[in-house]
Amino acid sequence: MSHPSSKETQDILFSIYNTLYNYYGPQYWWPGEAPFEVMIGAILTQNTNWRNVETAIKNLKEGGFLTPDRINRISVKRLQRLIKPVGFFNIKAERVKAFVRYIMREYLGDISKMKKEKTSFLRKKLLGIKGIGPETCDSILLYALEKPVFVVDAYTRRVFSRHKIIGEKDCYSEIQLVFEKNLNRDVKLFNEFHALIVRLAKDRCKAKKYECETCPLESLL
DNA sequence: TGCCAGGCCGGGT
DNA sequence: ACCCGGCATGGC
Repeated sequence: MSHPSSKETQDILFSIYNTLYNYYGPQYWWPGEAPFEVMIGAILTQNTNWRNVETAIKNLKEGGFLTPDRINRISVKRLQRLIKPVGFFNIKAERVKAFVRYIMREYLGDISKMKKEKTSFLRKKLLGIKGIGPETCDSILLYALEKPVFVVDAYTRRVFSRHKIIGEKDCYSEIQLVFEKNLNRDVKLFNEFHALIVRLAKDRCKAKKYECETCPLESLL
């Protein structure tokens, strides 16, 4: 996208959002209850089916491990066993540990303290943690800390490049800007929009492509 | 059976 | 600056 902000882009994004919302209804994301649970889920779901993440979250919750302090204290080996169902459990255990160390060091495990920080500051800090990339970072900011940042994922690329709103090779920040410059910076809107994109893609994508002719957005093209 | 899932890192060009 | 292999389990 050469011009990040334009009336046409605003109109099409808004009508896509409305079409999806009217078709699928509200998605009630994130499915986690507490912000800390959402954060851990964001790391665990990297390139992983959400179903597997639910199992791992359940393991953690049943063991009473779903607090910054408890995760900080258990051994990496133990953490690996608990999150085993998500796959990549060796690296993910390290990523969760690194993230929780940050929460403990900077906020003594108090998420409400973390929430008071400026978004741009948090974003930089989170991206500096090994294992937290742009999508995980922004998912944490939006779905756990309720900051108005737009989450871009593989589905967003697939759907919106198919509909010619972004280029196939556009980078993360480029895509993110298209949404953030053409929509109201509204947490509820960003929350629902990303969730609806995921819903649409799960519904209509086959084999990493997005080619369904009967998708609810087709009438907008 | 093989392919895919709500990425990210590190090493090689 | 891109490109790619590795990471690993569970479901269809």
